[in-house]
Amino acid sequence: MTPGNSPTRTPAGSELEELLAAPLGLRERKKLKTRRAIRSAAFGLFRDQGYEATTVDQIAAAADVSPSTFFRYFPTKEDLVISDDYDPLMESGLRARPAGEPLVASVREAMVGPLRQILAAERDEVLLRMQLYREVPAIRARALVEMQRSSAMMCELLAERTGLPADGLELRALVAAVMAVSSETVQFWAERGGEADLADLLADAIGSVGRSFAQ
Amino acid sequence: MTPGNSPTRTPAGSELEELLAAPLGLRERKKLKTRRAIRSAAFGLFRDQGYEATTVDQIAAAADVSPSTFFRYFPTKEDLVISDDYDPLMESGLRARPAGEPLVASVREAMVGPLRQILAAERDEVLLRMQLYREVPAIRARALVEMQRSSAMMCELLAERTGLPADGLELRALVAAVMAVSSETVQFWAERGGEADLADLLADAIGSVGRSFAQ
DNA sequence: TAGCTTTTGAGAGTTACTGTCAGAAGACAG
DNA sequence: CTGTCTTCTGACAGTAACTCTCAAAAGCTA
Repeated sequence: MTPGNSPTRTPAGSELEELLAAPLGLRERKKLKTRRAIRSAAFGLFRDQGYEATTVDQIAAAADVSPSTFFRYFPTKEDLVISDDYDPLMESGLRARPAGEPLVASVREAMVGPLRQILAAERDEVLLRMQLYREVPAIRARALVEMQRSSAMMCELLAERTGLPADGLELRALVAAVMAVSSETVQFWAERGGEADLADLLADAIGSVGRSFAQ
Repeated sequence: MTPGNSPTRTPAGSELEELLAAPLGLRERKKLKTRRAIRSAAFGLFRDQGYEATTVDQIAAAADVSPSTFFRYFPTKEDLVISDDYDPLMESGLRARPAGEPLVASVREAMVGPLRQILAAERDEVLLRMQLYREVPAIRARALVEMQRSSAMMCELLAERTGLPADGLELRALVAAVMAVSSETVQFWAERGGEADLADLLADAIGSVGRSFAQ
């Protein structure tokens, strides 16, 4: 899911929310429209020519904005694909877990909840992103770095909850492992066209890794 | 350790080996010398000015070669930092493990062995690399991608050994988890100046993750 | 020494990105 | 609805990492 940072968040929150969030000024509405125009022009071109063969100038032209404007909306070409609002969802999901619950279960559930939500709303887009993730090294690289960011955030949260040090090896290793397994699971799921139930898959994967580690 | 691919391997094998491998022609010796000159010029500049503030032109000038030549030796600036010969070592290490051994133990030992070797020979360089890994996003991104390559290789090996499918979720999740924990451990170790015993640290981390997953 | 192959440097071109600036276009007060 | 104030936009110039091509230089081989 390329757990990642949020976009150049204009006021705050996800595009979806903002669209539904009623009466924005004309300026804000235009910005949102431009953002969507750029992104959809880009994805169209990516589909037709591939990611790397598509230049920012082409995207800008297709979206009817200047290249400067492109970079005002997306700091890098990668951000077109990367930016999502997964992190804050995961954070609140994790905060909502009951206190006594085993760590791995908390993390797993905190990830599955938002994942379901996003999949319900934008399944096809997620699949497309995962395809780009698979095929474009630059995207993969960027997504992995963003995943590390998410991991650090999660360590902080779990540190609060458990009293363990956020930069200690124990938490860091745990979070890194869960994130790695999750990311691999989502990738696996996407490779198979997104047919299976992601939550089940993740539970299986974590269970199986647990058994191997315990040996 | 940025488990990664090998450099633009001139004939074959590591720089170290090649240096000791006796009577190369003048051409080969010069190439090796150039390669080392470029890398050491680069690391000098990185130390003084930082990675991103150092341009390829500067490196080329400092190493007394043309920019074109730089790119002949290192396809990207990142490759200066990334390329090592860890993968083949790990591969043969893994092949050498006894048949009945639990998977995680095999993988752990296969990683620790070469790690020790490399640390004994180039501890300072490893620490410097890890510092760049921490501080430079481009390096981190690249190293993470290379780690995925190593993971895929490892899946293949373990598939041979176990009969499980190399692209199945079970193996992939397991390998991803072990790699993530290992990478986090090496990072942790490097952050603390490389004082602790890496093998112990790794065993602890894997043990602790195993306990959390088992709950 | 002569001829073949590899390596090198020069130079021109592409692309992602950065920074600056003037003008256009919403927002807002009176 | 007019003038002012703020924000958004496009044009332009610049940088740095690559890529490609080609001719000269240097090592190799007979």
